[in-house]
Amino acid sequence: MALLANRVFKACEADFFEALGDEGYTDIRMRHTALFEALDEDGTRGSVLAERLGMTQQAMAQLLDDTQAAGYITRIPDPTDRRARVVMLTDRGQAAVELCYALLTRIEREYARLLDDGDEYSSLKRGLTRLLNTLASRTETTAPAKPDTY
Amino acid sequence: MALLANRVFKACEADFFEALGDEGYTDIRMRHTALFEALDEDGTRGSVLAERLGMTQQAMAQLLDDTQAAGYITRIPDPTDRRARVVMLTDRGQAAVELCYALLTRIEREYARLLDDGDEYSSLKRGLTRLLNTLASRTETTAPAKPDTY
DNA sequence: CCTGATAGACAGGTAACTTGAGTATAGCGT
DNA sequence: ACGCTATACTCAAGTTACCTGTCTATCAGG
Repeated sequence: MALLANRVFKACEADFFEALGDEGYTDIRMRHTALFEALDEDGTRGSVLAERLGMTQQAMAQLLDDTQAAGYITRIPDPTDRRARVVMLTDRGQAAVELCYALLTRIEREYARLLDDGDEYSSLKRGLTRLLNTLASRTETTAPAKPDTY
Repeated sequence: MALLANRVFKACEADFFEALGDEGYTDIRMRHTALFEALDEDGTRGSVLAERLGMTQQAMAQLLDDTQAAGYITRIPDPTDRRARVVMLTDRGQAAVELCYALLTRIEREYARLLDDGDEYSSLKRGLTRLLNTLASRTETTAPAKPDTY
């Protein structure tokens, strides 16, 4: 099952990159999408983002450096804590986020169409979400993962 | 959806590693499992394996080197073609394959149990398989992916 | 104000790939 | 039988997306 899920992910990833390339974005990867999804409107700290995406602060710092260099985000000093900076989307970043959503929605719709127009697809999605939530609450009883838009 | 699938994969991967570690195998990764699954009983060429797993010959050669160094496979010259070698499982490899199957089956059963004892899980699996097959046959009309045991 | 926690920076390492280029062998058309 | 192209594999180097370990600056509690 896990390998199946991985292959589906890879297939979708490939489609996504292709679509992004067609739109002229060659510097966005899946991880940027995950990052975009984790950002708050009013600025988010690197350490918070790292925790949300389940990676180390260092890996997140690298991802943020990369994303900043590409012009999608800026990091401004946190007025409430001089150690910290908060991540904000630039206009370019905002546009990219919207494009990513649009493309992923399109891909998702295509997949749903391939799978008999919807029903099976949405139950597939529900199943994955439920499985994840259950797995997450196996050990620790944290807040359940919000149903993923993508 | 893709991100969901990826998270499910990662979760399962983590469970699998943990179980393998408990059994004393610290040198097996998910890719070895995929490799094990792709092997024929009577020996398989690297190029064939690379194609089956959708990677380059070079990446497969590296994976095979690694797996051979760990003692799970041997490569013997192909008597029918002096350019080629064929990959065979060692006894240790055979044992590892069987353990992997057993552990993945156990994990799968646990997941199925978490998801209301079966029905939802198997429909999830069917959905993923169907989606993959449909995606694969979008462009080229090749043989459909066999339903994945894991 | 000292102490320990936290935010982040800097350096180096690893896994699992990739592309590019090269060698040995196979097998086909002429 | 000979040359040409395709195939099986190898070697070298680069990339992505992480990791651990160590460091400094800052914050917050007793």
